[in-house]
Amino acid sequence: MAEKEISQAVIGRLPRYFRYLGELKERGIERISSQELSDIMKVTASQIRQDFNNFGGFGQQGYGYNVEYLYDEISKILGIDKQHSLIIIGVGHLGQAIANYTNFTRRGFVFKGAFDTNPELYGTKIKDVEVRPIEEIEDFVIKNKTEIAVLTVPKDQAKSLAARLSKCGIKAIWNFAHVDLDVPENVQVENVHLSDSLMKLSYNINRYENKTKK
Amino acid sequence: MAEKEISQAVIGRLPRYFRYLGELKERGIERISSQELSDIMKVTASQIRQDFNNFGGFGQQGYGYNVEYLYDEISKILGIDKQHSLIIIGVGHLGQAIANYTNFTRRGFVFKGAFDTNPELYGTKIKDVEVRPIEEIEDFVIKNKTEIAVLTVPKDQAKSLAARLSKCGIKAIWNFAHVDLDVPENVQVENVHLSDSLMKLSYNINRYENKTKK
DNA sequence: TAGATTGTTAATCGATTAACAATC
DNA sequence: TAGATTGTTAATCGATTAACAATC
Repeated sequence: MAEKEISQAVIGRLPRYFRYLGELKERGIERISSQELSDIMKVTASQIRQDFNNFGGFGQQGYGYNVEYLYDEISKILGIDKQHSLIIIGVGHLGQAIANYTNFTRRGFVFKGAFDTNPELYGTKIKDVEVRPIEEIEDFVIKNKTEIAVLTVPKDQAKSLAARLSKCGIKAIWNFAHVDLDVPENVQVENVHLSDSLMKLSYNINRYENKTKK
Repeated sequence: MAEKEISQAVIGRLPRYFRYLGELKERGIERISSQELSDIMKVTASQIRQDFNNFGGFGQQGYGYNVEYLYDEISKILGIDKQHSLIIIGVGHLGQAIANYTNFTRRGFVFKGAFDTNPELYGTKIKDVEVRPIEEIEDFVIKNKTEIAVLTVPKDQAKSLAARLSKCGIKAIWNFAHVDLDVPENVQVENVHLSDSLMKLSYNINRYENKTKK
C-alpha cells in the first residue's frame, strides 16, 4: 500500500470534522456538500475536499457526502472504531477529571488502571478502578497490554516515568506534564501543555489591546 | 507603530522558548546562541532567529542572546509580566485542577472567583475562593473587572455562558467545553479540546501500527 | 583585527485556495 | 440529459530553511 504520510495539519482538523458530522448525524441530516459544511465550519470547501481526499473518495459527484458514512470513515481513520485501554498516572484533580470524563469512554477509551505515589490513596477507587502504587506500573502494563498512559504527574517525575513506560511496551503517552518527553519512535506522544495554551491566550489579549488602543 | 500581524504559528512556539529559557536561567546560564538553543530544542537555528526577530533584535552578533534578557522580553510579548484576573466557571474536577495549579499563579494568573450551578457547592471554598451561583457572574465580572473566564462546564451550557460573558466585558475565554464558541472579536478565545487531542493520539497509534505491520 | 553569530534577504518547501474536468 | 458537486490538478500564498552580509 502506498503509504503517503498525511501532514499533522490535516490530522489536527479531523476531530473537528468528526464532531460536526456527529452533530449533523444526530440532527438526522443524511447528506452534506463540501460547500454546506464549509459554511457551518468556517473553513473553505476546497480544504474540506482536499482533506478528505487524502484518505480516499468519500463523496459522490452531484450528491455530496453521506453524513453517516463519512462519520464512520473518519472514526476508522482516527482509530476510534476500536477500543483503547488507558491508565492514569497521577491521581490528582486532573487525573480524576480525565478518569471521570464519560466522553472518552464513549469513544472507546477504556479506563483500566490508576497509579499514584501517595500511599494514602492505594486501594481507594476511582470509577471502580483501584489506585495502585506506581511501582506496579510495569507489571500492570505488560499483563494488561495497556495501550495508553495518561501522565498527570508533576514535571520532575514525568521523564523517568515516560522512560519506564516506553520499556514495557506502552503504545502512547498522553502527556500533561510541562516537559517535552524523549521516547523511542514506537511510542506516540501527544502533549497537552495547559500553561502554553494560557500564555497564548494572554498574548492574544495583549495583542488585541495594543491594536485597539494605539 | 507598524502593527504587522504575527502568525499564530510563531505565537504557538513562544511558550516553549519561554520554558526552555526559564530552565537555562535557573541553571545559571547567561548566554546562548541560536545554534545551541537549536540543539537543545530540536528546531532550526534559522527558525529561532526568525521567530525572535518578529519582535525585534534581542541578540548581539558574535555573542548570541542573553538568556535573562530574552526570557524577560518573551514574558512581555506574552503579556505575562502583568497580572491577569481569572474566574472558573464549573467547579468539577477539571475546574478544581486548574484552580489548584500553582504554576498559573506563578505566571500572574490570579484566581479570583468560582461559579457553579450546583447549590450544594455555594459557599464552599476552593483555594480560599468561595463558590458562587452562576447567576452572579455578570455582577462579579463587572465589579471586579475580570479578564479571563475559564469555561469548564458541560457542552450545552458553554455557548450561552460565552454570550453572557462577552456582554459584560470579559476579555478572554479559556474554553474547555467541546464546542466552538461564537463571540465578538473583542473577546479572545483559546480552546482546549481534550478529546480532539486524544483522537490525534489514537490516529498516531494507528498510523504507526499500519506503517510497521504492513 | 579575526572569529563568531546575529539580523535579514533570498530560495525552498509545503499547505491552502482556486479552477475545472470528470462523473454521478 | 442537465445540474450539481466531487476529485484532482494548477496557482497562490505563507512558512520554513539556507545563505550571507552586517556587526559585535
